[in-house]
Amino acid sequence: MRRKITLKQIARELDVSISTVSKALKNSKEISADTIQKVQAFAKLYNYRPNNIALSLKNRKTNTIGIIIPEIVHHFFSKVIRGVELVANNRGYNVIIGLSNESFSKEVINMEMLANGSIDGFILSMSKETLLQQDYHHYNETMNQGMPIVMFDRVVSEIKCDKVIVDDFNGAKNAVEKLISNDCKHIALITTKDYVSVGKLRTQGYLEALQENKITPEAELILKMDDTLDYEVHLEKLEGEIEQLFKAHDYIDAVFAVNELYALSAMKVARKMGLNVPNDIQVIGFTDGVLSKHSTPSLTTVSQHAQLMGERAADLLIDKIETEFNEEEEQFQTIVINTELVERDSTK
Amino acid sequence: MRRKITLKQIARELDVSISTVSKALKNSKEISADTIQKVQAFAKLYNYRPNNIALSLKNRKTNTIGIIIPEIVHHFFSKVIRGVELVANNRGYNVIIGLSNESFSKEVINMEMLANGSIDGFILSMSKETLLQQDYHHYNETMNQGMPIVMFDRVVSEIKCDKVIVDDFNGAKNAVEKLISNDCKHIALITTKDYVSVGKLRTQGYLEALQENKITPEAELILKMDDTLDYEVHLEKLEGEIEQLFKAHDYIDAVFAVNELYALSAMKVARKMGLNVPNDIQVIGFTDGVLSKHSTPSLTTVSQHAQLMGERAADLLIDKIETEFNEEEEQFQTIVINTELVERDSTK
DNA sequence: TTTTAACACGCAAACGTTTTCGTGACTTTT
DNA sequence: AAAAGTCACGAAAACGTTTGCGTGTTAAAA
Repeated sequence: MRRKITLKQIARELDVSISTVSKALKNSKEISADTIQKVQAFAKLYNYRPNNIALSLKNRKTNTIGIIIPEIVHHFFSKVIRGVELVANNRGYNVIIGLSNESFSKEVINMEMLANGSIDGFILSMSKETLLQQDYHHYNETMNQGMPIVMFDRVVSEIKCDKVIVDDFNGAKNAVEKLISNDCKHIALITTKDYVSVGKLRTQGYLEALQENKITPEAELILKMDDTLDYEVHLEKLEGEIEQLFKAHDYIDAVFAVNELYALSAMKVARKMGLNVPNDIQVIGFTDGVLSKHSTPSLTTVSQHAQLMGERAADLLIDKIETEFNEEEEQFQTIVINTELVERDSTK
Repeated sequence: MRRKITLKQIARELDVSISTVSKALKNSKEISADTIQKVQAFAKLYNYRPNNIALSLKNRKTNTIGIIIPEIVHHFFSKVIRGVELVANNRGYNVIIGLSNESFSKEVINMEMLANGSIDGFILSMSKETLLQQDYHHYNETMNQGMPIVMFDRVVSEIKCDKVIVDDFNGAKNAVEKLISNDCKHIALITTKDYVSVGKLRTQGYLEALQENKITPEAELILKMDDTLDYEVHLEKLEGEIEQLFKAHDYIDAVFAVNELYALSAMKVARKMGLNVPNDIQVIGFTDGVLSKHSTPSLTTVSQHAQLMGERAADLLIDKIETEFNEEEEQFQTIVINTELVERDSTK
């Protein structure tokens, strides 16, 4: 149960100086072949590994990136993490996670915990509460201290940093166009309130698709859910509202939903009302989730390529970390990930 | 774009020594009220925060725990992480993740990356490959260097460390008993090959329940899947085998599956064959997953309380980290989490 | 007025590295 | 034999903290 061995201990044991040990381990030609051999043998025997913390302090670089997300029990976010971790590991970085749980204060606390030297940069997606309060001071303070930030998915134009987003607008537009080309005339939209940037963009894509096809959008076919509620409550309320929508407008022949749960709920309500999916009503969701694939019928979705987003975000961040900071010439990029329509059985 | 401010800079700016600044910030009574006021005002103005890395080095303590899991895009594991993160944060720790991707070598590499000073202890679940190879040297080496380990879910008795497991045996037994009390006489089992410890235990629970109820287990009703295959391939093969099973033994009136996907596949095949769930055949799965709740019919499951497992594991680890090491009197505990049968529509 | 005590602060070591520079002991050159 | 050069190594600083101890100054006690 001995502690990890250090240079100092090797030095004492072998009766040389710390510097000699350090150099010998690096095969420095300042050191004689004899000494090198001796030191390396000893180090191997005791399984010497340089202490990361000491290295971090010396180099002022931790080789660790922090990722802050609203929730981890969520396919989208866990896929993003997987992407981040993949790239990070390949490039010699560790990943440390913080969960904001959709709360502004937890987001701030988490960022402060990590910003004090623990990491070299952030990858994050904003919590709903932050989005709602529109208080971005913590991001700017962090960046002012030289800590780079890459935001993904839930972004906001007020913050100047690198971003990775999905093409929500065109993803939605393509999905709706698909429904239109499948002869749907009355396409309902189930979306979130507008403060969620992605919901807003998807709504715009929906509208654009309709207009380009000379279909007049009907306000009554658009259901805007308040998703700040508790999950369970939310679900029941959701189904009730969808049912009302369907009953009040029985000519609805398709639904486009901005997330998985909304789409599934729509299918569930339809089934309950005796409607056949996709014959009576077609459904498309916007998600990378696993439910879509295993639902009955399986759900046609707009895939967001979550893992790819994570990979790109990690590359962007690490590039920024490793590039020499060229003064005021700071340029931020926004990478847009294309969506992909995955056709399954909920559309014709 | 200034760097984070340090004690040294404050000291220089205020023309006092570094120690004075450090003490002043801690309200040491060695320092005059004047100086304290001056220093604290300055520190606040420049938003001084002690550098974590320097603290870690000095204290030989990082206040960070490492968690290594086989896969993150998985409800069970992400829930565990959530539990770990919750407790860790409350107790002032960060969480750093490593994904083994079910590979032995990635597990080893990840552990080595973190063991060199980056963290104070590990929480981990073994990869399938490690389980298969039965090579545990990296765990023992890590523990020999004074780094505590808590294992969860997939554990193995050969390794002496703290563990958090779910009561797989009784969870399975209760589920099968439920089926029996629902008048099922011919209960099939879909499980994994025995090298996965949890699969083995669940199989034993199944057998025990049958025997206690004077039902003779039929070897032919037990399907042991090789789950080392690729996901997609696996799924198709799985469905094929289940279909064969059902066709060869049309008297099967219930299925107990050791995970979510197996249970869902069973329901899917049943539906395809025109069997009604739960009237013709009842199904129970062993999972904390999200699919169960949203499948049609919704699936009765044995819940594993994944988040609770994470919380317990984190508490166990942090307790160990923070307790003074009392020599050779090291005691390891194993916490057993009780399962819970969540009844839904796939059983009567 | 001398001794003692309190006060307010600075020095230096330590955590574990890396790296620059210096230096003593040889060896080679002239 | 003196000058120059090579070799092999060590000392020390630096990264940013914390903290025990030493010390100079002033105020109180004798």
